[in-house]
Amino acid sequence: MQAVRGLKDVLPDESAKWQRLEAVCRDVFGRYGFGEIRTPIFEVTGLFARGIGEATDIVEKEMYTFVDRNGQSLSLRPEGTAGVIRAYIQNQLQREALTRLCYAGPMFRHERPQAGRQRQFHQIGAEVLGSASPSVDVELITLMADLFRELEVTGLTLELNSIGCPDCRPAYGEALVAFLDGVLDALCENCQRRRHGNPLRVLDCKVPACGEATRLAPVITGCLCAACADHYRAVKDGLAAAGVAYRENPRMVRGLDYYGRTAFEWTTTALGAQNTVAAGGRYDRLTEQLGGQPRPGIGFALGVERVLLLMRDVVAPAPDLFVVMLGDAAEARMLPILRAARQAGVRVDRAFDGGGLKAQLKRANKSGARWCAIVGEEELARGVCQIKDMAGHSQREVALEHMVDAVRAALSAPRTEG
RNA sequence: GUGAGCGUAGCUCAGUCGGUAGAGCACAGGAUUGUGGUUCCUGUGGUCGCGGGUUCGAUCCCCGUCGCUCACCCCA
Repeated sequence: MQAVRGLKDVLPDESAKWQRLEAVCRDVFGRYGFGEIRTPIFEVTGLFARGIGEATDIVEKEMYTFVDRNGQSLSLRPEGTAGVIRAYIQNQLQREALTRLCYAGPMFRHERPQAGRQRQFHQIGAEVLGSASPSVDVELITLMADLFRELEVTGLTLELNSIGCPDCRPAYGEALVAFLDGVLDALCENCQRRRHGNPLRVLDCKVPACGEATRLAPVITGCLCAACADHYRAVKDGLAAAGVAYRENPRMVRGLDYYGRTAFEWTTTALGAQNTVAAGGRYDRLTEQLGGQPRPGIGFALGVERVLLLMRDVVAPAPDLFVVMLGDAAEARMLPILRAARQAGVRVDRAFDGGGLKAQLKRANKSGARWCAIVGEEELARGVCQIKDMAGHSQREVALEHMVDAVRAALSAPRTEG
């Protein structure tokens, strides 16, 4: 038996890193006033079709869709926003002027696994609903910058764009298609096909010839309506004021249909073909599309596995104390003390399968514990234990009833040099 | 979904021009009786991914399959 293709186990050695990422996110989200929302891992299929877009690859061929026992089509969530918005509407959260929600959890897409790409992957994301102010965009992007700063993830580029609104995008689309028709022969096969289905994608094609051919193509930011242009200007000014560096990328395209106006992407060159670490954008029409009252919104998601690849390793904490017990009588005497130590917050480990002093000390050494307590027959008879500094070799005798306090005191003392 | 490369001990890998395999690390035990880490010795551990074919004989060649990796595609 083995795990399903594209799904991975996270083992204890790695989960320390996961926990650090999650802890930093929790902390930063809290400082920015976000509350966590936990939505189900699957939803009615139609929710994603309506939210993400019928014609997107995600909905067309990447969802894990199944029919449940009463004939309803359900899908494992391929992204987080649709479910969050559904919950926002269903629970009447739009009564509040502004709602800030964050979430974390697994997402599912049936893609070919690759570096930084799995079939079950994890996202941590956030949504702000109820305000169309560009200041919200600025604050959300600033939050992300702080997140990466605290995670010590460097080398990222923030790419920024405005992809317009239903008022200005159609005109741009026409202008672009007209241009593409003029250079059609110079485009790769893929792009000739894309010219019809998804002309925007032609602009970020990786084939050099296509880049060359579309060098002079019209860009969206040149065709924005006044309102969108003002919004974009305000976002850029705000980011500059907040001290967040960005690079304008008028060719950036978002994959999901619901985005409009502000779009952004944090990219890296360290992850092979999967260069997007986090991305998001504004979606002012999504609540309506999903049957709720109109409320502007903006959100982002970061790919947990991708961020993890960029973080330095985190080592799981070793035990504070390893207790070596020789014989059943010693163990019986020590059990309440072990428990008391743990209740007092000390990380305690021990050997379970006996062995002599040497064997147990080997385990103590391997556990990485800083302190070791030895209780053999002699100590037991006198009601004491030897407390040994595993790095410094020194050892001293302590009465059993004072052991927990002695260990706690030792733990807060400066480390001796080995 | 398409293409390429790769699957040998828990891990990293070597190897056999076809005669059923080895190293390092890890793990276990030992080097005078109750003191770990370094060193030395010994030991456990592999249906050579799985299935089929060719062959006297396959881990090695061929086909299929599963998995991994990378790229395309797509995206976080």
